[in-house]
Amino acid sequence: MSSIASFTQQIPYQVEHEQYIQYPAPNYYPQPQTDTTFSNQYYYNTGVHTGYAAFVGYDTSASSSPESYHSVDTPPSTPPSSDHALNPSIELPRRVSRRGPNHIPRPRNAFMIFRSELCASGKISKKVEGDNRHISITAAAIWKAMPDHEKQNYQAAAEVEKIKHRQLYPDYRFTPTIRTTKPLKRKVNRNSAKDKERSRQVAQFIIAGKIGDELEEAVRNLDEGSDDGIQFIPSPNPISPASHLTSQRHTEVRGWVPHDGLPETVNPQSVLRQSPLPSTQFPPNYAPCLPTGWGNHCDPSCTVGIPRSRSRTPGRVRVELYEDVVAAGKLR
DNA sequence: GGGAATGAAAC
DNA sequence: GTTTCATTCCC
Repeated sequence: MSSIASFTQQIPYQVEHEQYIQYPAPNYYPQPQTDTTFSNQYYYNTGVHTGYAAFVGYDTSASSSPESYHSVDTPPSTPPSSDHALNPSIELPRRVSRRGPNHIPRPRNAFMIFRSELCASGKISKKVEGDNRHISITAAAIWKAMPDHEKQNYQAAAEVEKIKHRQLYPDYRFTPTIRTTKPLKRKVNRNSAKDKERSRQVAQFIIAGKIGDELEEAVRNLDEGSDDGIQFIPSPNPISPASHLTSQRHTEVRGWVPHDGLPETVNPQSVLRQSPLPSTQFPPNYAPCLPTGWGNHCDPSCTVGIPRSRSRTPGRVRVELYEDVVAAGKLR
């Protein structure tokens, strides 16, 4: 599986295995206090010294007992007074749950850990994307394209986090409250299909190994419409993949097929060459291949982009792993 | 279907 | 000052 290794080594979000073994980082979960020095407390980003409400906000100076962790939302009876400078090794969480200093957050799942790492890595600078909604979209696109064996690292990290959480708070039970009011829908900026497509394109850049200035330049070109002569227009009517395809192991990418060619007549390699995705994204032993029946599922209405220079109708290209296609006897 | 992280932005 | 958004996955 050296091909997969070479593939993943290009991916900047990959973290060395050792880091997963050590995950979560020391002091991520502050130990329950045994005195009132609040040595493991954190500052809230507003400057309010509350402690990391959930994992951090344990306060034995208060009368709360372990079995009440999940339901006690009252602040500690003694105001925290220590300084983070006393514990310089402790990471400062950026927020404290609004549910109160004694609220215990849930352990993160694999995707959440990945997303957190992606943000913390600084790979996505403010110039690339500063909106967390779109960072989420980018993270999701990278996540979906991530090889299973690499996801397993994050799944293992999530399992460790869950175990640590259970050790710290054995009586914790996730008790979601059913809200009685529907969330107020807000009119937000940058919420069009074009904006979301941009976020997915940023993901493709990152998957392709672009980082730092190179990534910023690629995104800048994308925003200026000079990336491969492609500019993005909103998809008026996105289609869902056919059900028999969604169950398959695949990587979905955006591609551009010739305007005058039926999808089933298109050479996948040709499609990839026309696509904005660098061919280096695909490991040597993996050849893109259109699945049988692709033509029946290529809906012209699934328009995500259009090249400026030539008359080509954009479409979606579903790329399967070569070995999967061979195994399924679908190679043509 | 809430909530885990994130923080700008809409309330 | 408070809550929504965008995502995946666990409970």
